[in-house]
Amino acid sequence: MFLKGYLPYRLNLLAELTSESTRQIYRRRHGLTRPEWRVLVNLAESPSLTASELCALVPAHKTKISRALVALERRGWVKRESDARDRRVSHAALTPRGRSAFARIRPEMEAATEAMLAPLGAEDRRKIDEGLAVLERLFERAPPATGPGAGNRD
Amino acid sequence: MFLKGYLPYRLNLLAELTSESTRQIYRRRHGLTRPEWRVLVNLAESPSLTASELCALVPAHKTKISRALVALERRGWVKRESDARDRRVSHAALTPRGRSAFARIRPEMEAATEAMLAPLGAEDRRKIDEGLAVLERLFERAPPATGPGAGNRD
DNA sequence: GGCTAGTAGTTGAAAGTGTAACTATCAACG
DNA sequence: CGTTGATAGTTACACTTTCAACTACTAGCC
Repeated sequence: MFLKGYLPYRLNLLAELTSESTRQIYRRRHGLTRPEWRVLVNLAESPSLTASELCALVPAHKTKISRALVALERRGWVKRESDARDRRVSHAALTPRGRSAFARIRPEMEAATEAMLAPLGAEDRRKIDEGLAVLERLFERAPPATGPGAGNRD
Repeated sequence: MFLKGYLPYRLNLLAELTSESTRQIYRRRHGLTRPEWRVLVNLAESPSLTASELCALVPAHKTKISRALVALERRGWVKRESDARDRRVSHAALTPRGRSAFARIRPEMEAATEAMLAPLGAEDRRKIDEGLAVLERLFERAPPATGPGAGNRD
């Protein structure tokens, strides 16, 4: 079978399988889309970020980031303030409610991931990490001409 | 950073990066969606398949399969015949045109994948395969309660 | 036969995504 | 200043995906 050994197929399938249980958490339990969840994570790790910075960090296309920020702002989890020097940019930061939401969701996500990997021993985990690290290095070296919609270029 | 070491995130990101160049081929060059492409591949490897069988093989939710089959049929690449014994099921098969389309696209896909992996030596490739194989075994053992929308259950 | 329950596949509406404009702003150069 | 070209972010529209019915059919049971 052609597809079975085909790397992009294998990765897509495994990505879906491993994301399934965690997706239930941010989606069903907390009503977040994946871009919203990722924006939340990144904002939790920074005092504030611009949309462009989020584009690079998430990574995601700027329309996804824009819509995720609108949704999180509407929910009261994010506050934006426009930059004093450059009024095109605005800085997004989590509100206290956003911060506490993240503190609530994050452990659920980690628990779900750990539950999924529970059957694996240290050696298996090392193999997974090593394999993925090879690919990650590959894409660092050969910088994505245009990432997965990661760019901000038009 | 929380996300950086987070397995579903890493897999999703790598899946997107590795799929980027091949996606251009089936999408831009040949006007196929991903489900259409996968249905095409699976039909190319079987004399005929029902929608349910495709759901399990692709794997994908039955609405994706249904729509992919409609599109491929409209394009003249797939022919469907309803089963004589059970008139709910119909058997899809590639037409000669579908077969030759696949024969045209497949090598392009393989070349793009190989080009992407070109910088990697045998040892690195083995590591990737080993890591992914660990995960694949994990999900074989713990069969996806409901796959990535793979099911046909309602 | 005629219920009932279940399966194969399709359809419709809502949500999410991708692409391409578009607005607003800045910076550089005349 | 004011024009030109770039950048930050939003909006509009078409397309894809998801979810929940829905149709058509089969099978078991009385």
